[in-house]
Amino acid sequence: MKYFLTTAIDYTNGDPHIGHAYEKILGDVIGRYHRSFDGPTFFLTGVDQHGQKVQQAAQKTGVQPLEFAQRVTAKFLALWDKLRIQKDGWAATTDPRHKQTVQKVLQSLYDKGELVKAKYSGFYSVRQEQFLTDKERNEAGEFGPEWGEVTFFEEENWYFPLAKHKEWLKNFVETHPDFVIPEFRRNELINAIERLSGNLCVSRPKERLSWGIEFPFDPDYVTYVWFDALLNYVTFAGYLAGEDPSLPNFNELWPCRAHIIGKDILVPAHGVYWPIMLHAMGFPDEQMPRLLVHGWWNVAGAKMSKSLGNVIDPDILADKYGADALRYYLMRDNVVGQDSDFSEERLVMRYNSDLANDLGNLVNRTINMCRRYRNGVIASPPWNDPDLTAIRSLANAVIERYRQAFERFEVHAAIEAAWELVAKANTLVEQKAPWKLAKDPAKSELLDAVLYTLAETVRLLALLVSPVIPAPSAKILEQLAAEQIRILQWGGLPSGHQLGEHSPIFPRIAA
RNA sequence: GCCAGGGUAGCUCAGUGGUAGAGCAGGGGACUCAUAAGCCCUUGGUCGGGAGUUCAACUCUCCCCCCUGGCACCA
Repeated sequence: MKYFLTTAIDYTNGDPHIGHAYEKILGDVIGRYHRSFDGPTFFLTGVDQHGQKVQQAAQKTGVQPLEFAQRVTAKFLALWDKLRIQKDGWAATTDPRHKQTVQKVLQSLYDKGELVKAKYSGFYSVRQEQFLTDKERNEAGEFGPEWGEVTFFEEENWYFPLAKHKEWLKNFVETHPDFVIPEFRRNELINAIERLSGNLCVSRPKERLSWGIEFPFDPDYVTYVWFDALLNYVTFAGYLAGEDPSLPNFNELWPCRAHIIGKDILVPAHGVYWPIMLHAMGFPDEQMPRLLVHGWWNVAGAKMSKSLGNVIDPDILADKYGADALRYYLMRDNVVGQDSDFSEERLVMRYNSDLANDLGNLVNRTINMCRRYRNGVIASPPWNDPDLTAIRSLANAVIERYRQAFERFEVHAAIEAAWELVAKANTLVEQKAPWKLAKDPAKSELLDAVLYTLAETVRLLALLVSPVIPAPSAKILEQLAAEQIRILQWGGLPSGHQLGEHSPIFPRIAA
C-alpha cells in the first residue's frame, strides 16, 4: 500500500491565487513527510477543465474551451513547479484516460439503475444559463433585469438519486468520526445530510453546454462538472484502468488517506455527493476516503476577492522571497482547518526571525566552529555531560512529537517542535562556549562532544524541515556533507566525518 | 433564528478548575563561534461583558455582545 493523498483540482477559468497555492503546498508537505519518513507515497493534484465557466471564459477570450483550459493549466503547472510541488500524478479532466473511466462509471451506474432520466420545468435565464427559483425573485415577485430574458421551459436530464442513500450516509458519517478532519467540520456535514432530499442533476444537454464528457448511453448530454471532477480522485489512481501502465495500481492506493479540500467544497460536493457516488459504485464502508478540510487565507480580515482587488498572487511572492520562504510562512502561520490572515509583513518577520536568525545562524555558526577548531572533522567521544545528554533526549522527544503532529495533519505543530530543538541548540552554544573550550587543551574531548552534538542536531533539523523547505534543507545537508545520511534518529553522523563548505543559507531580508 | 468556529500581552496565537503562557515587537545586560545573528534578564493582560456553581474559574453553567463560516427565514 502507498500513502495516497490528493488536493482539490483547480477550476481552470482563472489564474491561481494564494489559496490554490496553500492547498497544494499543504498536500506537498504532507506528501514529502510520508515519502521521507514513512513509506511509499502517491500525491495527486490537478485541474478541473470542463464546465460552464470555462466555456464562458473561453468565449470571452475568443478561443476554444480546450485551448483556454490548456493555457490556464500551463500557468498552474508552472506555478507548482516554482513552488516545488512534488506530484506523483496529474489529474487533468480533459485527459482521455479520465474521460474513458468517467464513461465507464456512468455506464455502470446506469446499468445498476442508479441514474434516471426526468423532466424538470421552470424559469430559465438564458444570460446566466441557470434555472431560477423563487429565491431569485425581487420584492415585486418578478425576476429582475440582471437575469436578462427569462423563459419558462422544460428540460429533460439525468439524475442521480441521492436521497435513497441518505440513511446510509448519515450512519456512515456518524459512525466514522475521522471521515472529516478537523472534527468540528463534521457537524456542518451532518446538518447538511439531514436536509438532503431529491436527486442530483448530473447532466447538461449539449445544446446548452457542450464542454464536458459525453454520456455513453445518451450522447446528447454531457456530465455535470462536479460528477466529472470528483471522479478524478479514482480515475487518476487507476480505477477501472485495467493494465494501463501509465496509471498507478488502484489497489495499492485506495482508499485515499486524505482528500485535502477547502471548507467551501465540503458541503455538498465532497461530504455528500462523493461518498454517495462511491457507495453507489459499490465501494464498501472500509474503502471510503477521508477528508482533510482547510480554512481560507483572508487579507486584513477581509475575504480575498477579485472585486476587492486584494487577491494575493503566489507567483509574485515566490519570485520576491523565494518559494521556500513562502512555503514556510504558509505552513507555520496557519493552523490546518482554521482561517488565517495573510500578511507580507509577517512572512518577512517569520523568515528573518525563524529561518535567518534561529535556524540559519545555528547552521552557520555550527559548521564554522567545526571548521575553525577541528578543520571540519567531527569526532564523537563518549560523554556524560548533562547538557549534551539533555539535548540528545530532547531531539528524540521532538522527533516523536513531530511524527505525531504529522499523523494528525498538524503541520504547524510539527514545525514548532523542530524549533524547540533549534532554540535548545542555540542555547547550548552559549552554555558550552566552544570558543573558550578551544583555548583549553584539557577540554579538548568536551569540545569534540559539543561540536558533534551541534552538528548532529543540525543534521536532524535539516531532515525535520525538509518537507516544508526542501531546497534549504538540501543545502544544509550538503554543507554537512550528509546528503546520504537520511535516518531520522540521533547518531547518524559517523565519528571522523568531514563536513563541507558553509555559507549563509537564509540571507536576511532587509526591512 | 439555528449550528459551528473564534473573541487571552502592541501583533500572531497556546492554555482548559488551583496564584495568567510562548513567539515576535519594546527595555536592560553579559558574551563573541556566527547572517549586528544568538544567549540571559525584563516591561506589558480586570483572559469580550454580566450573573451563577465552587474553598478556588481563562477553564464548568446560564444570559448577552462582537467577528467568521454554514443553514434557514424575511425582503
